[in-house]
Amino acid sequence: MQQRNIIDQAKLYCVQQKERLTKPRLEVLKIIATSSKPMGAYKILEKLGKVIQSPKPPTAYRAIEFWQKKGFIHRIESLNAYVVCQAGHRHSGGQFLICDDCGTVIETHMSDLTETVKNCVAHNTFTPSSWNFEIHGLCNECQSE
Amino acid sequence: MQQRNIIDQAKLYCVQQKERLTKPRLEVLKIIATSSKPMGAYKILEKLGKVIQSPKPPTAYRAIEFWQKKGFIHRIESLNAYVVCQAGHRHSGGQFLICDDCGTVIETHMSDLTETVKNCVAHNTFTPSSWNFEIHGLCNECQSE
DNA sequence: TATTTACTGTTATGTTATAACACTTTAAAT
DNA sequence: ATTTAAAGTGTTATAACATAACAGTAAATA
Repeated sequence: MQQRNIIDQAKLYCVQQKERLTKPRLEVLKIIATSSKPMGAYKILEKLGKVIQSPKPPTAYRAIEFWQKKGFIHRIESLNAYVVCQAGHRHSGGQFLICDDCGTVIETHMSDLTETVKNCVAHNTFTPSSWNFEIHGLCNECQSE
Repeated sequence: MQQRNIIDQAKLYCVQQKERLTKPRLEVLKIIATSSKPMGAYKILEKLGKVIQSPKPPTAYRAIEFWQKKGFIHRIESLNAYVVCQAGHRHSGGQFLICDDCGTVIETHMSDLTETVKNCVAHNTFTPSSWNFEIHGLCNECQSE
């Protein structure tokens, strides 16, 4: 299972990097990893309330920030929501296909995108550190309905 | 002047498309067009207060939404802020270079990006309607400091 | 074991955005 | 020209998203 995998990866990562895998962190990652759709912070907080005694917003946000920095989850800016990384590796840029009908998010890999970015920033003399590419539209299933 | 231009363009557009160029709409566009940096909605609202009697959030948001839909301004998702369109034409996808130091936003044009998107969505069987590409980093000026 | 560092819990508040409804202006239909 | 419909505004209230600040706790380290 994919969800199981990411948790194991996270555990391994924390051991190796000597990061602390606290209860709020573990539970928040589980919650996000279990969802097939992007989840808002307050929805995460609500779910967190089932395993932790009346948690407050900072508890959720801190864990979210932690995993985001480590590359395990991504923030979908146009939805104010979070998804587990589907790429399975650390990366400085994310590309997402967001279905406006069913809400599913597919994390994609564009082989020539990095080159595209390089050309673009060279032309504009800009030094990129990270990027976020969100493509809205309809997924195959919703399109064919 | 660029700011002057966009206002004239907007006026022409409204006449041609039979859209109503009301005072909130005109003033909000002026405010955004005059700024060299992305501006948040409440900052826009504050500025709007200098030409309209104590405006409320919906007044600003409605005007912002109007111009955004028409392609005259863009929302920078990662900043919750708005910039005037620097492309001078209607387009379904935006690409932005965002300097994390000085805050300047450059709207770019990537000739091969559309092709990149096409390839990507073909592979994922996804039908795109719009996209937003935000690249964070350092602009030339801030880089060389 | 003492000290430092990182993390958590909690209170409070800041920031961004929208729902709902009464009223006004403009455009269109008669 | 007057009525009617549609689009826009003003206003109140509140929803939704996010963080500052500080006291207390757990873990790492010296």
